[in-house]
Amino acid sequence: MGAPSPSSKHDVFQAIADPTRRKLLSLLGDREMPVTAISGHFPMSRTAVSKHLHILADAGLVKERKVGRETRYRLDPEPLLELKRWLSYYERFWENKMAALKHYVESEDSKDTDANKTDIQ
Amino acid sequence: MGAPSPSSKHDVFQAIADPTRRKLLSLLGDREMPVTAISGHFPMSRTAVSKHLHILADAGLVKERKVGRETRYRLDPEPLLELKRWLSYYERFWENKMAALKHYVESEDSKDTDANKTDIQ
DNA sequence: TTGACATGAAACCAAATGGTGTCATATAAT
DNA sequence: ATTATATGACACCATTTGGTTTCATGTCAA
Repeated sequence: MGAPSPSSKHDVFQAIADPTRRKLLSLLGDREMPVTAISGHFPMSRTAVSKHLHILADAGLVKERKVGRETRYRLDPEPLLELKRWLSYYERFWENKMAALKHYVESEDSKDTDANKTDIQ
Repeated sequence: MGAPSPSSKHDVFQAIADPTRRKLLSLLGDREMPVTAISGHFPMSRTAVSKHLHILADAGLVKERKVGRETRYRLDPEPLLELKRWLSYYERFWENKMAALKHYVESEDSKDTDANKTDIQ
């Protein structure tokens, strides 16, 4: 029953690039919703919203479920883990930056002690 | 000293959407590099790489520094904090999902104890 | 000063993106 | 049976995107 294969031509990074799609995600986090109800929250056509939903589904960020004549969508946060993993790689960098900044601030008194080395900007 | 105002027309989400730009970020994390050296790592023209660098700079993800006739770029991870903050909002969702999954797995023996409530897909 | 190098800027192009409106179809309600 | 609702599938369009090549300019080296 596991996901057959991603095969998506849309990745998470591209999926969340659009502000409308990010808003969709936050909307669908709380509750499952059918397309028409969803599109009521956006200043664009239902068709446009539907296309965004398909892109999100393609990236695995939402799941769809047919209920009678409507298709209900809801958030699947799982692919965000990839983003989290990607981001975590950069944590050491901003930790470094914070450390450099801290060092800079703390050496306020001894200003001219090879300050250029810190290389903040 | 603080950034006067972003005024960037490119936000972080859009900046990291492109795989080339993500590769650029990882390349510039380690060391500051001039454009030509950078573009040697990519199967496209120097001009194309330069445009990607401008987009990253516009999003605040890289800083440029003129040194003689060359422009050196390096990573500035700071804007990634916005991404981290955005992501953190969704942590509760995948924690929920994991909890549901855990509950599902643990109730393997007592299978028919209102299983539908968990709503796993 | 003459030439080589590093880069940015501009003009251009194909494809992707984000929208629109119309139509067909499946389901629900009268 | 007929009508209304919910949606997907299309065809279409303007703008953005990601790439190209060419040219101008500033800097370093001989």
